Amino acid sequence: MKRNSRLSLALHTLSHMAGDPGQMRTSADIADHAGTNPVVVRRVLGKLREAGLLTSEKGHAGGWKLARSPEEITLADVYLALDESLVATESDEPAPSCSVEYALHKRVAGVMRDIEQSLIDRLAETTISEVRGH
Amino acid sequence: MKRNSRLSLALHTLSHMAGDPGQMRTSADIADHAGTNPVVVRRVLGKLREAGLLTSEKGHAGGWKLARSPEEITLADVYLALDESLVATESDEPAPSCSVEYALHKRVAGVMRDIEQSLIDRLAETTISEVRGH
DNA sequence: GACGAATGCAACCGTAATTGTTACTTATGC
DNA sequence: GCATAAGTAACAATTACGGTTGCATTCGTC
Repeated sequence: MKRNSRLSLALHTLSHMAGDPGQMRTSADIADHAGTNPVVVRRVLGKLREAGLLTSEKGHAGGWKLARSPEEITLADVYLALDESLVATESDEPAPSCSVEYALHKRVAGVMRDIEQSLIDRLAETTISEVRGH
Repeated sequence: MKRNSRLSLALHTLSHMAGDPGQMRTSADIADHAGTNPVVVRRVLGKLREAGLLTSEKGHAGGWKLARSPEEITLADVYLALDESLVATESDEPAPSCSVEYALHKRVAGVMRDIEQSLIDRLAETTISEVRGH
């Protein structure tokens, strides 16, 4: 896998789970299907569990499954659960001493905030169960 | 400087130039003001020159200045000139063999395309001369 | 024409971020 | 008890990016 793959992995996995909720899947199976590593899978899915989208169980018959109905999980839920932003915020410059730079940063940061919110709104329009059916 | 600083550097420089168009500035002066390196400045401003926003001259009295009136240069022009996207596109996976993954990628990519266009539209609302006067 | 000052450009280094990997611990069901 | 799974920490490999150096080229001035 390359960069920015966490969201891809998360969405891919949840979408598959939406096809058969209740089925328990191991991180090894998921990693195999996604072409990555079980530890990476657990890292990413761990975030989704923290956000209440998944549950996991240890031990013999353990694994991962959806914590809610797939109709109640939107792409935005997944995006927010990972709290990585696909909309790059301006680099966190500590002291914009230059007034021109300050005005610029303020303007651009405002636009980026709006755009990020638009993205979330758009992602919230689709659930992981809707994705499967074309 | 940290990450994603090319756009910051470009906008900062152009905004300053908008305050006194026609003045020739060297990459060394610009780098000094921006707290970076002359070579980095030339790298970034070179892109803006390719896009027709700046002109540069070699030699003794050389340097950089605006190629057009600052009222005719929008933040979107600068953003597009650098052709770096602040909206992360999904990782360019070559073969989405899995049908679920294919549907997902298509859906998310469509949203990202729209968001990117929204960003450009928003940035096009502001010129580099408007930024200065808050 | 020689010299200094500027861009243009290529190559490389250092650092930060991310993914991949290994190893080990913990928990669970058989 | 033992196999199997997640949980986690630590480390390696890769990538991206800014920064740096060096040198060629161009232009004005003496």
